[in-house]
Amino acid sequence: MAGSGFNTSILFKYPHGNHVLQAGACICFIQLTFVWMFEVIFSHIQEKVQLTKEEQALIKTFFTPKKLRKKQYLLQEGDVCRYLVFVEKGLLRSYNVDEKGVEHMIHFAWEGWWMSDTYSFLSAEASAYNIDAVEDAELLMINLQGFEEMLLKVPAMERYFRILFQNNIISKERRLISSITHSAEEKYTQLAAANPQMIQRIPQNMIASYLGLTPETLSRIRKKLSAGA
Amino acid sequence: MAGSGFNTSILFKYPHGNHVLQAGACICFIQLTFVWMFEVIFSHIQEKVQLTKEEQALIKTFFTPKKLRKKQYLLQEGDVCRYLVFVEKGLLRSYNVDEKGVEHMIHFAWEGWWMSDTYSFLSAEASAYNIDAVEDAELLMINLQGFEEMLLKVPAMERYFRILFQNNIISKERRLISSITHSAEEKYTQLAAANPQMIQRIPQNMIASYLGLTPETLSRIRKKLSAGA
DNA sequence: TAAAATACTTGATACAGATCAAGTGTTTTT
DNA sequence: AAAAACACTTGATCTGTATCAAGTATTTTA
Repeated sequence: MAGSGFNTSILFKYPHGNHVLQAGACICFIQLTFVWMFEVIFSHIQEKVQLTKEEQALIKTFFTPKKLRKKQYLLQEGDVCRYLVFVEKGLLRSYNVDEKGVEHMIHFAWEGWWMSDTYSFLSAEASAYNIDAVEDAELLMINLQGFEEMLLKVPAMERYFRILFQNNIISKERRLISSITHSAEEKYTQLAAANPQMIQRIPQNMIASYLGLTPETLSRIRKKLSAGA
Repeated sequence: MAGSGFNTSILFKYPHGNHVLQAGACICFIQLTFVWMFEVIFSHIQEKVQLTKEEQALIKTFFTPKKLRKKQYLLQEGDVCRYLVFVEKGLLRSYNVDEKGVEHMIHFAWEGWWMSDTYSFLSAEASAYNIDAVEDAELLMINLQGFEEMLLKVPAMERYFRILFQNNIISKERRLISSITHSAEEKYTQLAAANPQMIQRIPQNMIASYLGLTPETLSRIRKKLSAGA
């Protein structure tokens, strides 16, 4: 393929994607790239709501693509979280850092997941969190103004986010109850059972932090479990 | 007043409120009671979205009023949570019970708050939670079919619940981080600072459970804090 | 208003998981 | 390819919170 080895990062520097759509019949490499990108997000959205071609075209105009290299920040503590992002590829994490400098993982997001500091994004207040890339990532970003406009102009997206947030509440509640009621070992085995890909993909020290454990404790738990098996 | 001392509980036994509205110009005691009930819920909804008179009238038809005496169950573990409820008056709690018989508080809801097992309500699967009244309560209940129909017929309510769920995510995330990153004492002082009414209104053993502590530990923390002050 | 049940307190002890420390193994950087 | 940085493991010890136990205070029930 002619494009192989080509550094595509320049393709993601446009502030908006809409001009690409205006290219109309011109099926060039740039457009193909963009079409491919939105296929992931639309397939996820359309698991929950129906979208017309017109709505899809409109939705695209609100998003900006962005690439993030491993360890690169999307958001740093003290800044306002200006974007809600959809992960097309790669892996992001959000975390906060306590007075002792210890990181506490809040979330992970890979292909098909959204990432943001919901509070900072919606309130435009400074964030207490950091977001960065655990693996090189390709993102679709929407700002608050775009988000609000999109929800008003496309009622199906209002519905989509209501459903998305509903599911988020359910999973957060489970994590919270697990964190309050279970032992370290139970928390780990439950996470491993419910979300095996997370264990495979995310470094162990981050899993430990996500569960509210020290890396040493998780290491010992894993040793004990593998000995028992 | 002629009605004082009158047991009004019979007023709440109608399965739906709509026939009352159909009474039209007949301003009777029942209708006044119902109008009063919905004032609380509408004032809360209209803090977030605008509703026309017609929309309000339609919304009312989806809700059933219900009274609950202290200690009475709204939901028991193993049953499907058939209703999303709005608390007009009183105090509800949701909790689960572990293998050892220990209760773990998940939520509290008083005037102006919603209560449900979101997962069970939406999926119609058996609930792992219990919901009961900590104080005598007056509720407005909506079932899943009504909820879905209401959101489709009144887009403002779709929007309202998206915003409600958004805020819920933010507060759950905070509680989760607090539970993972802070000591017992920090958790308590933060809750007391953020939500003083909760400390005043809810029994101490339930607050302890809500924070993932034993009643003994919370008692000792409070003693220590009052000594320091 | 007495009795029973429940909520809260205080003390002694136990233990899960944290911390501190020092190692090995594995990436990343140069 | 060497060096540095980072991730993981293992051991020894410490500590915050749970547990067990027995009391007092308060609320509920009869």
